[in-house]
Amino acid sequence: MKIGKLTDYGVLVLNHLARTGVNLQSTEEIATATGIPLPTARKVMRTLVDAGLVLARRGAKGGYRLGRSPAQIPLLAIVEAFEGKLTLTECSSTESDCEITEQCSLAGNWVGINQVLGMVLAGISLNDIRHPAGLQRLADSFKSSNEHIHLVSID
Amino acid sequence: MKIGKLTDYGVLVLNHLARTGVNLQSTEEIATATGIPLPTARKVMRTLVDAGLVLARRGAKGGYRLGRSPAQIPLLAIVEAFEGKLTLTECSSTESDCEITEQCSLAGNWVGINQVLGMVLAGISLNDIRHPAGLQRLADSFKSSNEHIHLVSID
DNA sequence: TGAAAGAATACCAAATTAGTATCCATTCTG
DNA sequence: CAGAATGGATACTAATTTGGTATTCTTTCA
Ligand code: SF4
Ligand code: SF4
Repeated sequence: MKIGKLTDYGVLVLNHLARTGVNLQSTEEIATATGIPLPTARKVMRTLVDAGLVLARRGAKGGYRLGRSPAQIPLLAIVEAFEGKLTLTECSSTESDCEITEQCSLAGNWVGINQVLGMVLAGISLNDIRHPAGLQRLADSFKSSNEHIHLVSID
Repeated sequence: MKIGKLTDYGVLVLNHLARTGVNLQSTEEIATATGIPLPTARKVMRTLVDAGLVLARRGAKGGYRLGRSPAQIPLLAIVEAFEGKLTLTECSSTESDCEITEQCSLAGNWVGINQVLGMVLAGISLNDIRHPAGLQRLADSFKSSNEHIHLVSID
């Protein structure tokens, strides 16, 4: 129930790019600004570009910049860029790495939970991550909707 | 962004105990019923007992049964029993395993996200896991509250 | 008192992840 | 056009975590 360090680094980088705006940032600039070791930073950038979250310009005077506004980058996209589709368990449809999938009575019951988790992460934007104040209000809004949740839970 | 297999096994066991009710189940019964290898099942039971989620009776004719009603066992409790307090990143207050915590500008910004995630998992009970129908309604309720979330996100 | 359980500890093997190094392809600049 | 500055791609290694197993002790019932 953690995100990988690379994912975390990804957020770090996106945060930096959000600050620097349209000015292209080289891998080295990013590495020193964030504290991420240079070779690792390369790998991170690769992933972010592949996911379309940042744009790259190659050649001399090249570098990276955000692909969209920070408000339009959901945490879900960042996580899934680094770790693949969000699934808490192994029994994710086709590729069932789980040995006991056959025997398991609640193999399919996780899809709903994955969906809920996904919606939550989709509702958190890079901006929310950067501005703790907004996050606090987000947390509060959930607290109130918790009553709703418990109503739904049947016994 | 996955739960460990042991955690998953924990849910499996709890599900089984929810079915068998007050009848004490031995480790071997649990292992065969769930498909979990016997030695591993022992470890799982240990964790569940330590967390207070199941009660153990030792000696001959001993075994395990649920400690509380399935509706009162939140997924959050199960996860935290196996994986410790829910934190997406390493910078969890005191024990900062992260090398660049000093330099990191958003080290503290994750607490809010962890809280939100925790609330969500706290709102999902063992019953919700066992009954997919209820889960679907849960997902729907979130979909509607998503508007609210986006309103909060500032740009 | 002995058999049937769970408790505790320690250990090993496998998988995943983080991190590094190296070489190639592109673009700007003069 | 040449060369320097950059990102792209690939492959490898090391560290950590996780899953899984074995062994021995303690408790309880019949
Ligand atoms: S099949 Fe059952 S045991 Fe295997 S991963 Fe899915 S839920 Fe967990
Ligand atoms: S300190 Fe910054 S980099 Fe280190 S774990 Fe926390 S968020 Fe990630």
